[in-house]
Amino acid sequence: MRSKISPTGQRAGPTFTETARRAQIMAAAIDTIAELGYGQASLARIAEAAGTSKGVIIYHFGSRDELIKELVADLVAKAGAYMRPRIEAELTGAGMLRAYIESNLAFMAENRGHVVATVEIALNARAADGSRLYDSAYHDMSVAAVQELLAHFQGTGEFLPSFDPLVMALAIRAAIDSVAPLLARDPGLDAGHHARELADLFLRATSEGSHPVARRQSLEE
Amino acid sequence: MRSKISPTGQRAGPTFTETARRAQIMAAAIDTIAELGYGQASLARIAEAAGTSKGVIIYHFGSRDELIKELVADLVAKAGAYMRPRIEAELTGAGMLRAYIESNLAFMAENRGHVVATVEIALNARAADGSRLYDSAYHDMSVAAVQELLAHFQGTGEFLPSFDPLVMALAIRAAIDSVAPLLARDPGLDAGHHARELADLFLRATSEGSHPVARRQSLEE
Amino acid sequence: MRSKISPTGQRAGPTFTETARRAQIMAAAIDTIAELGYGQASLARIAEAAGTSKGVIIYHFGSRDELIKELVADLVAKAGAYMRPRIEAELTGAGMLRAYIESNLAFMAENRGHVVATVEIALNARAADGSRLYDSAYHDMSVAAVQELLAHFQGTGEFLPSFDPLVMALAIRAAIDSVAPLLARDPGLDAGHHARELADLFLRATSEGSHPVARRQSLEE
Amino acid sequence: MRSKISPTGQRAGPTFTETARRAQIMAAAIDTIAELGYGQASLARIAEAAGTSKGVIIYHFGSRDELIKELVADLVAKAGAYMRPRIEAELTGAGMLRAYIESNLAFMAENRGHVVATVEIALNARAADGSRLYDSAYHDMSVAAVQELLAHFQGTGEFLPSFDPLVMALAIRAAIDSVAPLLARDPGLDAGHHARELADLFLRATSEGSHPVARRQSLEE
DNA sequence: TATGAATGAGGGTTCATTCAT
DNA sequence: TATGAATGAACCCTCATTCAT
Repeated sequence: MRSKISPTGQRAGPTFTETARRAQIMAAAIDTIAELGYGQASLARIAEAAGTSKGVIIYHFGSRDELIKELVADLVAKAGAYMRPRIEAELTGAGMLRAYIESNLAFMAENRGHVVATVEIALNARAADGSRLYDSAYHDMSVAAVQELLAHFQGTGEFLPSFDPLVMALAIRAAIDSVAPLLARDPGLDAGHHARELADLFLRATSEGSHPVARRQSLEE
Repeated sequence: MRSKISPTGQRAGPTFTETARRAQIMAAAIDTIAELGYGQASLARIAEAAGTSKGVIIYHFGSRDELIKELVADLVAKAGAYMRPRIEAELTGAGMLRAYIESNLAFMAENRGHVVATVEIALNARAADGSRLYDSAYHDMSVAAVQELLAHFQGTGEFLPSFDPLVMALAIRAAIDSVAPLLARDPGLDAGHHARELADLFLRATSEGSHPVARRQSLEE
Repeated sequence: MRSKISPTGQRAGPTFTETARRAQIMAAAIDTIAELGYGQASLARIAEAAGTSKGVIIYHFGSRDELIKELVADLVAKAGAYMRPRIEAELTGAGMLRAYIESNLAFMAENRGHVVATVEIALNARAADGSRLYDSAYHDMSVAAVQELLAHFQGTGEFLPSFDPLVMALAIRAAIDSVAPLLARDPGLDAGHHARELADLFLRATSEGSHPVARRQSLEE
Repeated sequence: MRSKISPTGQRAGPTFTETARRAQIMAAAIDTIAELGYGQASLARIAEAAGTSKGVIIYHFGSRDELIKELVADLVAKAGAYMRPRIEAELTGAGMLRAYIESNLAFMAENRGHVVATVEIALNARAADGSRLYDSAYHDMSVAAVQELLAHFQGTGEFLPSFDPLVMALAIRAAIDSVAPLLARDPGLDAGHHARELADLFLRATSEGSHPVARRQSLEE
């Protein structure tokens, strides 16, 4: 299938054509899933979008599930690489939370298709027994991270002690995730505005109302 | 197929057995979709859960899509009947928003399976061209209602004038809708606690922080 | 799929058409496997031979493997019903061994296709891990039965004590089983002659040579 | 493809690496077929076992069928080279028959994998029209040889005149061939014991019972 | 000499739906 | 009113083989 260790012991990394084909197929898969949904994105349709045949996809990825898995892993890696430095550049809880929300939406705006497709996958991909495939991974990675951030700055006193950080984290993630379908439907949506509004919203919800957190310059400006 | 006008002119409403069969099938469909997801809930599996055959379902509902449609319509009607009086009993914006959130989650907790199934449907059901089937209807009905509520009480001065009521409404709906999968996964989830936390959250986000809105008694107490 | 207990509690045995279709499909499968071999007998080819479609076969049997299983079970049952009374009618070891061999070959001659197909299946059907599917069952049922017969009459002194009953039983079964492909290839083969020769052979091999066992009248005469 | 006459007129026999590669691939094919069966031994699996790719196999053998053919031819040659001198060293019919059976099983024990694989092939390999590929050749080569041996010593009076030499030859071959799967399943099987038992069996079946043929020393001792 | 890439047919299975009863 | 039977398309995947490099 893919790159194996050759019997001669030479390192056999992925070929150039291999890499190109894989990228091409993944792009086609992203477009197809984003447009038609997870269930309708059959190998045949993806192959058609990629201008190849089902066999080629199987050849390069081994199975449909593997292709899906790589789509998710790729996005997770990219999103982390984009968001992490922007968040870690902040020092205050308010700054980090705003950076989290705004960088997340900025990333989504720049990777609409991929994000939409991944949300589709996360919501729909199921194992044979009906259990969601990318659910716990998603929760651990995303919700828990936000929850920890919130709890930490509750401890420092910057955030209100009264709210449940889990519920708050779930609400933040839900608000962010729900933007993906909006982006898919309405290409003209102002993601920057949406991001600032959400950041304001959740900063009001987490901090003392008496000294509102000044809105920093937009991340992208 | 279903109830027709008989040739003698008597209106022949649905028989008792007809109604019972339909309810039985809808219950089975709800369970199957809630447990296995929209994509895995084939007619065969629903029929098995209902203890009948695929043919019976087609006979009573005409098609799979029609069955799905009735599932959604039924839930929408029930949810409206449950929530509307509780919201309209309130006079203030804060009261209505809290009533909206808490009654919605209370309804969800009381109708877990049906709600989970309907969210599954809303997220997954697609027309032949790939467009979401229950999406715009859902948006119009739910998000717009909240948006109007928010805008109204921005006009009266009770809510902050600074936030975008559409973004806020979307965040509120997203936070509520995201509870459905949680209920599906964790039957022991404390919906009351979750509801109060969400209501507090969004009241802080919409109102002046200096005089926080006192939490009323729980709706169900 | 097949006959279930109906929800009204009525016994729901297989329908007439059900039984007929199943028999028709099984006959087509037997012909196809006997002629083309196990590996070449795809559902499509079997369906073509039966004058139907793959879907019908899956509908009636659930899977290809299940169809195969029923083919084997059917033959085993029929063979047992044919051979058992003929063997049990005998009192001596020599008589029983001769009856075993001759009735087995007589049955094979009367059920050529089914026998050939079943031998094909037994030799070729494999589980996912490569292990033979009908192997142990075959051994237990057939070889062990002969082995016990031999050992029993070694104990009574009728058979020579010197031979290993397991090796002898394996040789007898091998000699019998190898006739199936001959029957398939050469429709004119004289099964009666072959049977008598084999019975003579193994009676000489198991008994004292000094008083040869008189050949009884042919079973079918 | 393989060795050609070079344009300079020098005969260009198979290279050393060529021979080695072929041997390596054939060994992998033998292992794979012996373990998984003929039908499951796809080029991909053989290539994996050999540590190469499908393309290499096709390159060296031209086609899968050709590889199979060479596997069979190789075994037939080796078996003949092993058995022929041992049989021809004998002078009596009894000696030759015993040598045939015992040397055959000795060879099988020493070449388990190859023998198991070849039996698999002989039973399963089919032409496009469904006819067995290695069947008639096998029959001619093996059964006929035994049959002639038996008939010859019936003529000299050493063997009983009463049995049909064809049926006897078929039984002998069947008894021998059936050992291959046993060897595959049970690596600890005592081939020497099995061989002596079978030789005794068929000598009793072919000769006068009154003066049993003394068992010679085992061939391998 | 060897490889990775691609092909296209065919494999078994699931599915929503139709139809005769 | 309900059922069992059948259909035909689509599903994912495996396969032997070809081809350019």
